[in-house]
Amino acid sequence: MSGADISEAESLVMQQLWKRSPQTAESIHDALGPDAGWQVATVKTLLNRLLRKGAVRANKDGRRFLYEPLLERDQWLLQESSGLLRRLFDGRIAPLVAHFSRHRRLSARDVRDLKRLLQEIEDGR
Amino acid sequence: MSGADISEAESLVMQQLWKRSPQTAESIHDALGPDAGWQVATVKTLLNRLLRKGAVRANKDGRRFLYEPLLERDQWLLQESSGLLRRLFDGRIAPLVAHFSRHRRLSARDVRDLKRLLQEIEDGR
DNA sequence: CACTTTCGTTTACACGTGTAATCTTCTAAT
DNA sequence: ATTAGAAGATTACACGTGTAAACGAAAGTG
Repeated sequence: MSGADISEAESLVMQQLWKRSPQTAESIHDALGPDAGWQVATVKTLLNRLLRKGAVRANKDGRRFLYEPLLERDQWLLQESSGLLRRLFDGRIAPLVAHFSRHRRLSARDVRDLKRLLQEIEDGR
Repeated sequence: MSGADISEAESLVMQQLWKRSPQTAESIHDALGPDAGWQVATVKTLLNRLLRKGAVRANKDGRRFLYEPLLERDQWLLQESSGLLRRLFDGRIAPLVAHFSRHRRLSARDVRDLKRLLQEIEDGR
């Protein structure tokens, strides 16, 4: 549940929790690595905001907190992507694919994957 | 061109300009209708921000300005959607479709459209 | 010409976000 | 017990965004 949505930076933290949980702020920071370029303090801020938004839960473990996701990854994916489809493509998915195709953004692999997918759907999923 | 990206509200103004251009602030406001619930002043603010971002151009027509898009709709669509794909689905499109399928978000029409599309691609477009 | 209407320009202001630093409070070690 | 180090909590702060209102200039009206 939890209706409020999550910012870009917050979602990077969630990604780590979805990969592995529960985790401490420290370990999330490490998992993000220097690629993110964040201080631990930043990760903590984000975690607190996620707490307020009800997207994660924290359990005290000694002196530390262990965080785990409440918001489900699948739900988030769906929210984000159907939001985009609604805003840009009239809520439908085919126009998106068509757009990519028209702009040569579909690789051979994409096409292959899509074909297989449709086949599976046809076969009753 | 113009790298800076456009906010949600700004994009609604752009949508109108992409539909019809050039247009005055006033006519954009009317076209948006009460659905948007914006004052004309708000539309003007957004237009000015779009100007600063280089997404639109304005030509004086008597006492008014006529605005027209510089940023192309196709480019914007591509930016937005490949951004999302990158952030959520490893940059590939098939996983997005798969996700929708798994969550029963593909209508019969979607499936039909996708199949036709793939057929067209196969036939060398 | 003075006044009103109409545009555009400038200024406003709260809220979310990115990105921490600092303060506070425990716990652990000497 | 005192003190240092670690973890969380509080505070900060600039920038973008949504959403205008206020101000100023120009043009039309009487």
